[in-house]
Amino acid sequence: MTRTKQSGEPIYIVIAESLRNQIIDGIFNPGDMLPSENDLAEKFSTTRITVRKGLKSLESDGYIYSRPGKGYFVSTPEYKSFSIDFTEANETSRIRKIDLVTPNDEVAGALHLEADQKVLEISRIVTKNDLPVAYDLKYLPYDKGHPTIEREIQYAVFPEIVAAKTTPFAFYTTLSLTAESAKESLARELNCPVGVPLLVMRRFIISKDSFLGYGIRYMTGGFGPITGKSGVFKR
Amino acid sequence: MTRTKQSGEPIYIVIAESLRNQIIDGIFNPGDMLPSENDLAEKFSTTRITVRKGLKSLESDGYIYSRPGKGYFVSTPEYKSFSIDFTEANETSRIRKIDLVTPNDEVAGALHLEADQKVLEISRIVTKNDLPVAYDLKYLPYDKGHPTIEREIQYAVFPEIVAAKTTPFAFYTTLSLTAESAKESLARELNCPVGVPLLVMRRFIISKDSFLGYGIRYMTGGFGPITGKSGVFKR
DNA sequence: AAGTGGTCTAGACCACTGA
DNA sequence: CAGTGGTCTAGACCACTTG
Repeated sequence: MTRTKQSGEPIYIVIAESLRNQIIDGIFNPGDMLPSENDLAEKFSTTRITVRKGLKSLESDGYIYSRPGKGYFVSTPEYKSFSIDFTEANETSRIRKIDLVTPNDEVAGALHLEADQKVLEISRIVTKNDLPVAYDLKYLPYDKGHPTIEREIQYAVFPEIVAAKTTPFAFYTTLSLTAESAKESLARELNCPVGVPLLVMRRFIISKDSFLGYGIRYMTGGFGPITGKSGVFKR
Repeated sequence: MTRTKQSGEPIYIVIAESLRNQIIDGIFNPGDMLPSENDLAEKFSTTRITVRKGLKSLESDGYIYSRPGKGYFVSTPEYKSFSIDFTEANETSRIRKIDLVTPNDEVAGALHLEADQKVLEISRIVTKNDLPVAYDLKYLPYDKGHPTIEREIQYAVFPEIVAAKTTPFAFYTTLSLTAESAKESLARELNCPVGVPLLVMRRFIISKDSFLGYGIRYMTGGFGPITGKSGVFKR
């Protein structure tokens, strides 16, 4: 008795596209209620479950939301969330130094360290076209029980370094961006004039119960901008 | 005959949490195949559809992916995607000037304008504790057919300004961040020394077929950092 | 051929919202 | 109260991957 829907697009996608287009074209506007699941099931000659699949895909894309007992409504889009991609994976860089150091206040605070605890400092110069474009510092709490293997460090990029100490889904990272001017020591490393404006990125690697890593990166104009994209849009 | 599952958590969430915990604890690792839908249905005394709901929620959270004909696999997490929140909605600011101007090359290029087309320039000073912390410039193509209402402009924030010209789901925005030093004209507006490093944010508002707006914002250290968060983590 | 995920049907009961 | 979305059952056929 099954109505074998065999043509190209799955019904639930047809439903989702139909509604999405009506939202983009302004036929349904933010706050408007959509037809109920039962109405849509009848209109598209299918069942509630298939209709729901379509609605849920629109919901997860941010176009609509549902209120139990009431219905589905068009979202008021938020333009405040941007997603930016940043990875060290495809960079060329060279290790400048690896050292066990006593952390300064910034690093000690970032990693929530005890008073006399030491940290591993990894400094690197990132290059583009053989010119230095970023100076990168990473700090890892020095753990006597699990001494870090320097071979690994040389080839790993940031989050992956600490992933070895835990499972890969047990931590997250944060990022903060500021503009600062190049101090003399930085200018020397980056081969640029003192006072040049640098884009500074600070990153934390955090697991449920501890601070696994802290990174500071100073980027010259040659590094290029950090770019992102916002929001709800048909890709 | 229905086995009335009436206790608190829905079965599909129990299934998802169970698998998620096994992934976080490293019992299942990236690349590992999970039990099949049928196996899980049997193990949790439910049906494939309920199992699928749980698996799909893990999939949309980035923990796993599915390959038709093969099975479900634990993802290799990506740490390169950060989400940052940025909105002008809660800022205090004052309009500095609104003008119809001939765009310079940067603006004309950003908005893909014809040679002699004019743009509306809105400049604003953002303040914190009565001190200027950002200088904000917005450019909107001047459209003779739909002259912009200045009253609206004074109170709207960026994406919402152009939303009036189209439907709210028909456009997206991009963002780019750099560090630049304060030129003299900027230093005057921001009441800061010439040469101070500024965080510069450029934004584009883009619809399917046209460029609706361009914004440049120069932020002093007083504005604070731009912050973000990455990745897959149990919220 | 056997197993997998992807889609779909035709029902069901529940908790919730609003008139 | 009737209508809504949330959850769930017990089947089905399909295309795909692997042996």
